[in-house]
Amino acid sequence: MLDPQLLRNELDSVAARLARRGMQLDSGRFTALEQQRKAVQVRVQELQHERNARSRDIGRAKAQGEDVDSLMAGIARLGDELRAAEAELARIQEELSALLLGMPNLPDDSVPDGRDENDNVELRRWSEPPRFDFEPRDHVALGEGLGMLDFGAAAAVAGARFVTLNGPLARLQRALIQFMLDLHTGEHGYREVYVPYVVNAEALTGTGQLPKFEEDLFALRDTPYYLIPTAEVPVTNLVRESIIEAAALPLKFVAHTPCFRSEAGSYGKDTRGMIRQHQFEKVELVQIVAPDASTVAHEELTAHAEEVLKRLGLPFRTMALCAGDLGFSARRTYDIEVWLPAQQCYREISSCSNFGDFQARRMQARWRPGDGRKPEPVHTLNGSGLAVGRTLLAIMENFQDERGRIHVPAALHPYMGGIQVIG
RNA sequence: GGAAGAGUGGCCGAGCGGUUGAAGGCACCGGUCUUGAAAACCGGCAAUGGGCAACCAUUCGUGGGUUCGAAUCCCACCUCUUCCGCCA
Repeated sequence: MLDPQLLRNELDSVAARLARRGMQLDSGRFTALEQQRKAVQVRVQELQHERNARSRDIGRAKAQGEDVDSLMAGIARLGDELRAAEAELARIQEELSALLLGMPNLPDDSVPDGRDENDNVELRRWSEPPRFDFEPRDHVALGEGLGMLDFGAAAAVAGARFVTLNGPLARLQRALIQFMLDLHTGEHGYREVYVPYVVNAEALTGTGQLPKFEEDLFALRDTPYYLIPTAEVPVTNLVRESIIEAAALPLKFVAHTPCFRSEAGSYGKDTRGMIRQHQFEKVELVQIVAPDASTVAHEELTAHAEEVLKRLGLPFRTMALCAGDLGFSARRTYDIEVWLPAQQCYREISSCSNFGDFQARRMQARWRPGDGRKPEPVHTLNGSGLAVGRTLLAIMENFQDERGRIHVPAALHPYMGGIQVIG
């Protein structure tokens, strides 16, 4: 959520910054609502003040044993008036809140201009795409050839966009999860957390998935619950409605969870293979930091995600998203894209974002800056470290041989029980 | 699922329906004293919203209700504790 004060005081500048991401701010509606809110709120508070004062007088008079009939006169009308004004205020605030919750974050000044993914800016590349002296197969052909990847079986128990893995390929996915968690906890200073895979609407509102993107989620029928689309939701919300002492920051969390996405609106996109699934595994990095530390933390977190690819030996490039391609809650985002030989292109495998105080404001997550200052919103960041399913298929495609076998990267050997080649 | 009890400020813990945003203690911050520290004493110490400010309003698990007035009474829900049942 944007700072309401900023919206009141610098509406034009906010509108200009939102325009960079292609969002048209309805300034007139906001200003009108704000004016109403102010007038009605002042009225409510005046009425409350009068009621409180009169009630106190009655109490005092009663304590003295005086007659209170004259004091009681006229107070009933005050009550009616107050009730009406309060209802009006609640209505306005609800509308204002809906408007505010529907507004995306402001892009950071450093974010490049642009409309969509074609305007993203490449920051760096690591390693070279592998050369094959045969036609590389895609992960579907490889996995099915090995008899370890089965979309048909998944379709039978669930439907489209699900997969089953078995044998060494299933183990390879587990090895990846273990490897990533060990790297981030052991060398990057993250604390491993285990969290619910089912969350309520408040948590989803906190991180920005609700109220705008409900159709992207799986809701559990007849309950107030949703399946998590990313560990970002339960992990970031760990600090909701709390005030963190300065000495406790930064908080760095890593979690492995499955993720569930309805993928509404992506019909016909990435229909083959494991690129886009309703259910996939992800290791997520989350940081809660003091505001002046978030820019540096964003670079660090991105480097932590890149390190996974380096250790695995997978070629990648890192992109700075342009203003028009930024997600709803992000102030600034880097996408890490891994090379996929079968598609002959780089595909997103991690998205690392600085949310500034946007999520913190929605979650009421604050810190105490010290020296007598009031609590302020923290800054939150997260990034995939990495998307496990996509990492798995990148390994399959990049480390295949002409016989359709998969060579396990050395970094994963400790987790594979002696298996170095699958197939 | 059944029964009983409990939810008050960073923590502990008072609180007959009427100047209670809330006693007292701990913790913390400032000061006095001290060579220094401790102790003692004095003072300060919640959040949110509105306002330039004085100040005002809201908040005692959450949401309703009763009342001129609710932390205090009523209802529902949530969470925790203990016991019983059931299940992993």
